[in-house]
Amino acid sequence: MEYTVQKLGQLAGISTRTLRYYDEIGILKPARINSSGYRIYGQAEVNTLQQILFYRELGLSLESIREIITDPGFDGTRALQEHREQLLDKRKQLDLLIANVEKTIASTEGRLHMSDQEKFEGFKQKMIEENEQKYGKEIREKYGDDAVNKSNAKVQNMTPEQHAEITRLSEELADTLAQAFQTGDPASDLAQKAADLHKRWLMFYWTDYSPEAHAGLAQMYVDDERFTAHYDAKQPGTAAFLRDAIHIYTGKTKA
Amino acid sequence: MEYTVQKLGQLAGISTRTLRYYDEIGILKPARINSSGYRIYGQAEVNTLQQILFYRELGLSLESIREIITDPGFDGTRALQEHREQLLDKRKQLDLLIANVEKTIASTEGRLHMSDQEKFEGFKQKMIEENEQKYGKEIREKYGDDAVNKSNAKVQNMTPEQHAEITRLSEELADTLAQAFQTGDPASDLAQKAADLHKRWLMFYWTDYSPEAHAGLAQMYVDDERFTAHYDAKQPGTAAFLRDAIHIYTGKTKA
DNA sequence: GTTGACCTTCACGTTGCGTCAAGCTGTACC
DNA sequence: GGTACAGCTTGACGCAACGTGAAGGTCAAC
Repeated sequence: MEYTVQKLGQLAGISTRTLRYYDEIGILKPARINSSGYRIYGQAEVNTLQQILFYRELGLSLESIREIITDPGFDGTRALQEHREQLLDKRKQLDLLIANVEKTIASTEGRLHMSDQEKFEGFKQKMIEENEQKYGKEIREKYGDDAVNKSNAKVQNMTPEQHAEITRLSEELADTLAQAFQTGDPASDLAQKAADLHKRWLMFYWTDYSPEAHAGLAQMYVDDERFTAHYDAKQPGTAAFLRDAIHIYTGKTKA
Repeated sequence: MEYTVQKLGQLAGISTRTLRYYDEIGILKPARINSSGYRIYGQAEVNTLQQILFYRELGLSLESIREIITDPGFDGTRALQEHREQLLDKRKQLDLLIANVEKTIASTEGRLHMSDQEKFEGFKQKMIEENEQKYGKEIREKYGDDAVNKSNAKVQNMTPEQHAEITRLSEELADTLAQAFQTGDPASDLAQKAADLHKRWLMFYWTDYSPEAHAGLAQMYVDDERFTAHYDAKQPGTAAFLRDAIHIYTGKTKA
């Protein structure tokens, strides 16, 4: 497949000016120039552009990007692996910021006090990470290990109290769900309470909760007989009922 | 607490030049100027700066930020709520990009074909979101519904082929896991293959995959008797074995 | 053959600062 | 009291990564 500037721009979601600029600074030259002087891009350029956008997303300057991708020792496959890791890092930074904004909300509600230092925690972390991308990986290895340790700590270092709480939640969910099922209405208060209990139960296991994943799991309960069997054990249809309740709860109702 | 330019800069992780520039364009004026002409910032300015950095993080221009925070109707508490939502949106975009890079890796390994369009999926989504932040919420409501539709479509609109694939994956997982269990080594190739099959199976249900959530789910299989029962049905200890394999697979090994 | 969407090359404008330069201020130590 | 030195001030120019015309050639369609 061959592309002109506009075609490629639309494909990648960038302007034609950007493509011309990338040609000008020698970061992405077209495969060839046709007889009327038009820039024509081919398959290789599509792939290079994708790489460029990955690097750009990570905040590198175009100058740095050019050095990297024009390096004869450049290994595209390894670069992709690194993109993946750095994007995951970026997500962790985002999580820090989200934690910050949530703490700030709590502090405006008077539920918590924040020091001036804490108010900028996610931002400073971000700058550290950006420096890191410029100056190497030594620090990352340190932070990477920490992240893993934290993730493990969540489940491995569960206190007996927490474990008791999980069991309690699990039992309360079963009771509530059975009662709600009698009403037949997945939007009812009882059913919504069941969905909420299910979420709270889940959050003991997941470090990253999202409504989508929650809704996905609920659907899984219905689609996979291994889980349907459990929920439907006492009352057939319970798995589907729970799914509907959760879909309403998470706002992912059917069209 | 009172701050000079450098003190505040260090606190927030920005340069003194930036603070002077923010004063110049009227986005963050110091609380007062002391007798020698020094800028002195107080508590209110610390909080405003935090807000500014949140907006900046979301990609708004300083001009837009000024309009927002100097608006007499500006509600700091509501702004925080919106920050939270938009940061969560941003995380979803990141997840798209991560999915993209993972797909790209798979395609270089020949495990998958990617259309040129797919190669830019996460990027384009990002541009849409950025436009949205500039031009208001009407579009969001449209796209928000789309996102929900997409999420639903993922499971609701599964083709028969996909459903067959799920069943196949599920069976292959059961077989592989049983074989791997014989080796006794969760790090073995077979066990790791089982973990990978499990991931692929999961990805049919989850719109947001993360190693953490995967590891969490694995732990859940062990901690919750409802799921342990299923996996241990043929061979007791299988659930724990699968958890260990997944923890190694996701890189969340024990300390 | 002419409309209209595409392409080209200048070339200047914009944002959000970085980076001197030249000079005043504040404290600390001799 | 002198002087060193870090920290503050106001210009003012520089820079990256494009946006935004202007002026003109190209191409498929009607």
